[in-house]
Amino acid sequence: MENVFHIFEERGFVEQVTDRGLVMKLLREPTTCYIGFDPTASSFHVGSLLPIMSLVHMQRAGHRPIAVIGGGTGLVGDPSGKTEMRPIMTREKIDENAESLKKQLSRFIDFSNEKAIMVNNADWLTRLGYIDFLRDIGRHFSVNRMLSAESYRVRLETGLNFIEFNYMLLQAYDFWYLFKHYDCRLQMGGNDQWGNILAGVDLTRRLEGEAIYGLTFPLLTTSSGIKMGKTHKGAVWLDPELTSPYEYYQYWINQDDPDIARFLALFTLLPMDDVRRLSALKDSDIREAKERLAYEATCLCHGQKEADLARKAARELFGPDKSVSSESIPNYGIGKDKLSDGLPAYILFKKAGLCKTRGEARRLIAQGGGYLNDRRIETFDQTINSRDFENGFLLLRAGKKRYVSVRVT
RNA sequence: GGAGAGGUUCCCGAGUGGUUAAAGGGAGCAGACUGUAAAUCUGCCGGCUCAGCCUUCGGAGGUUCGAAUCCUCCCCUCUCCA
Repeated sequence: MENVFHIFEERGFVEQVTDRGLVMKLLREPTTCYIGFDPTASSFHVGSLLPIMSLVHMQRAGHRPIAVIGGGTGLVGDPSGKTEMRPIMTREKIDENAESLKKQLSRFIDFSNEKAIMVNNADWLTRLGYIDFLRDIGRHFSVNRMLSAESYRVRLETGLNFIEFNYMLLQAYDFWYLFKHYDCRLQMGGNDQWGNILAGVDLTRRLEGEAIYGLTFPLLTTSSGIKMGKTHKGAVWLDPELTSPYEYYQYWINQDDPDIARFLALFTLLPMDDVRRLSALKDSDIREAKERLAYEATCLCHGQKEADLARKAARELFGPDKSVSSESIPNYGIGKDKLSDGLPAYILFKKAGLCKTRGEARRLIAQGGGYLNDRRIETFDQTINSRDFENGFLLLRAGKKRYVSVRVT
């Protein structure tokens, strides 16, 4: 089998490695690796997809991934990449989140028969005694060196408190602990984790005289320099309850041209030959690549059935022979009684979730961005009543691409 | 603990008694152009029962016809000193 490290390099997963040659050698044999995940929400969002995909590749290559839920470290708050302290979470909330994160992860990797493991670092971190920890672990850390780490240097400007300063030690301890108990020899993570990963490598060498390794992923920003995974509605979640498969598909198909090649490699499992072919498409042919990206990504996250539906809806709504009959787009049900007297358009837009406030809906329509069954709505308070429904539903559109179908219930 | 600086609308950041729902930038939204792309141009960008009204400038009081702007107390952050 091909060395997963080559796959990582070829697909653009690698930002830094502690030792390229040794890591490659390590990955020739089945290896245990780990990535830490924040339990701050009950769902992953697109920002976590890159690490998740890396675990997928690891497992496919016969390695054993460990997903570490940062229940213990979550109680502390990682200062890396943050300008402010993170809210501290309760134990109950973290456990609850961990449970649903595992479920979500199961879509991507197989946890059966310990082919992958999920652990919560609260299990060992919360048991630590302060004095013992200082004496056994703390003495291996040079404050001078810690301060020179990028993640702390930034925070030195804005302020860093002691609890956050300790985060590095805890994550280093995690790595050592996983090495000790699971023979885990590779930690991966976003590039903002580089310092923390190195700390674990160092600690383990000092404590055990053993070499373990680290690899970081590039921090993904879109080509416009913005952090990935945000839309006007907020984060793009992997949970279909929070972000429907249709919206998820739309998120991917709307990516900027220059990002497509990179994303095909990172977020799909298409063979690189296909990726290269799709990436070579120019101008409006890029749409084919975008559609493929959206389809494959939705498939991985929500399954083929949902991906088919999302693609069908997209083709209907945006294709050359536009139709308005699609069923898999977001929909909103409205009572018959509400319609009998008619409803001002802007109120319906708000109710259907296309606008956050009525004021926003007024503005949208006044500016010509409100459509009813694909015809522009002329005035914001235009009355909508049952006559506007065809076969029991009507199609609202905000701007060029946000659709909601409204059904009479 | 002492001395100083500061907390403004999603973010950064101006504003030091009325003309301020608050400059400017970023993000976001819409329109035009397009390929459900980018760039560009234009408009919008606190809420509402929207030509009017209501609520905002760390919190609570106070001065004033009128406060984000002045006073008092409190909370929080940063810098320097211990």
